[in-house]
Amino acid sequence: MGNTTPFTSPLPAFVAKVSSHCGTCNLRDLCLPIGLTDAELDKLDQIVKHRKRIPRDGALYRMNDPFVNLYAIRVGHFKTFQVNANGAHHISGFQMTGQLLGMEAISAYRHQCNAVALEDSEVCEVPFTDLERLLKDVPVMLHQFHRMMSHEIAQDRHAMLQLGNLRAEQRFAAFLLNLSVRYKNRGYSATNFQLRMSREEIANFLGLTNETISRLLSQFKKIGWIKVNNREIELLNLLTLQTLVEGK
Amino acid sequence: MGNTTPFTSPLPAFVAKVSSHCGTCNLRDLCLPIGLTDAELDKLDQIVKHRKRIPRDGALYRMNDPFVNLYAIRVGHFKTFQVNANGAHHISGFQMTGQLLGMEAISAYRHQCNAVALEDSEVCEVPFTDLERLLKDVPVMLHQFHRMMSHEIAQDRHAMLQLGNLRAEQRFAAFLLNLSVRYKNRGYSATNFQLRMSREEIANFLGLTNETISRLLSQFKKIGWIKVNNREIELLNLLTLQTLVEGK
DNA sequence: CGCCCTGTTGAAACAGATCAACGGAGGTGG
DNA sequence: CCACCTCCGTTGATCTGTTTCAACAGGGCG
Repeated sequence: MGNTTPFTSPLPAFVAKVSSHCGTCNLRDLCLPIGLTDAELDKLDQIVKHRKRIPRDGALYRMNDPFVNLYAIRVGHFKTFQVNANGAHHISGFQMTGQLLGMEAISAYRHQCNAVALEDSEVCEVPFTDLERLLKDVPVMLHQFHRMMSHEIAQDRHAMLQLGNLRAEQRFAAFLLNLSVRYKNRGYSATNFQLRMSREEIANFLGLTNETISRLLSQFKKIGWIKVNNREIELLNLLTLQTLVEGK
Repeated sequence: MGNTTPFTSPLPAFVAKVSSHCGTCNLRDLCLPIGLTDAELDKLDQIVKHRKRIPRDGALYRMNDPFVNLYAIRVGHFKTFQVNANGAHHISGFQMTGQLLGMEAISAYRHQCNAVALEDSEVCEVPFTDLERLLKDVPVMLHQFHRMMSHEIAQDRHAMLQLGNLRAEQRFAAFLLNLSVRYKNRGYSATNFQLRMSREEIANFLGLTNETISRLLSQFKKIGWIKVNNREIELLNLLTLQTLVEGK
């Protein structure tokens, strides 16, 4: 996933800390580094009034909900998943602080998936019509927004590549490395972190079964590539994992 | 794929015919139905000057090419694919008339995949900086553009769902139905069409092998769900195929 | 304490990959 | 125009990774 990403992700800027200002939302943080005036930043603050708390297992939105807001994650983790005709559901991604949720809904004016909190979380509501109005007056913000949507597309393509090409152990290694990069980008450890999702959820996301994930964790642990304790993970050898993902 | 899509795709409008005007590009077609003034349409024409012909197997762009243009397909079919460290490549999608190529590159200012023509094709170059400048002056066009990017995201998610969840025969049925819907949206037959790609390419896209695709074609033909003659396909029972995709 | 949910591990079954052989279509050159 | 070649597609036999089924362990919580 975010392994060899040769490009500057728009996300790091997104999570830059703003200490001085009462910034209501990390959307503001995104926009700070791109040279906005105070007036423009204030406008941004004005449209992003609501903070919303979502408890663990709570739904931020559901499939087919009418599309009104985008949501920027302030704290916590989410999963997005789709439910098909026979009730089976598939997790399309795990989102963390600084990510923008709901972009898939702009097209059809309805949400195309469910977004559920993996832990007690908090988001900023961004009314999309207001945002679009604001964007057209601030070209640099408009551009940044396009980059974020584009980044989402690029990410999804990368995930598809892995679902289609890799064997179970490679997928799982890629999954761990992806989390690693994302935590690193957010200023956390790249090697020690907690899985916020169950084995079952990981398996579902990767198109595998929870048994397979469990076996892989045991196997990786035995080989000495990782330490595992419940959901506590330590990656002992990022390079080897990377090699596994890339190698045939 | 586009099976139960309960939403209005932004694409049909895209391919609406414009008979009266010398519209240089189908991008203009997209924008006609959304109530633009002649002046605004002219502006659009101005930024979309170049038509470009791409021969069969020719590359429209390659991974890591600097991002300058988006490309709207006028005629023909393309595939987009990524190449990983060990040289393996994975097809992330097949594109046809009216689709916009290159949106994955906005984020990192470089193309994240290769786009290659499956047959002699023609595209319109849309310089992105010009487009963005134009968009900010025409809110309705801006909105339409956001819908297109969003649609791309929604599509990719749907494809991921299928890669992760479905068995081989279901994936392949979904693939056929997806083509069916897309041709129908473009005013062609939903049941008779030509596969523009090889078995190998289909297999690669679906995360299977060409042998499996071949077997599935034979099997579907034997059951009486389809007729096949080389790349000529006739879907004899859309509903059954749909049931297969949905059914467990 | 006992229940339920999550995670682990083993053994058997199966879907799809791999290996291999062959047929046919289309293009090229004699 | 035919012979040849190559690429693409088909089909069969075998092999393997992953799923499925099943049993059990541990932790959290009422």
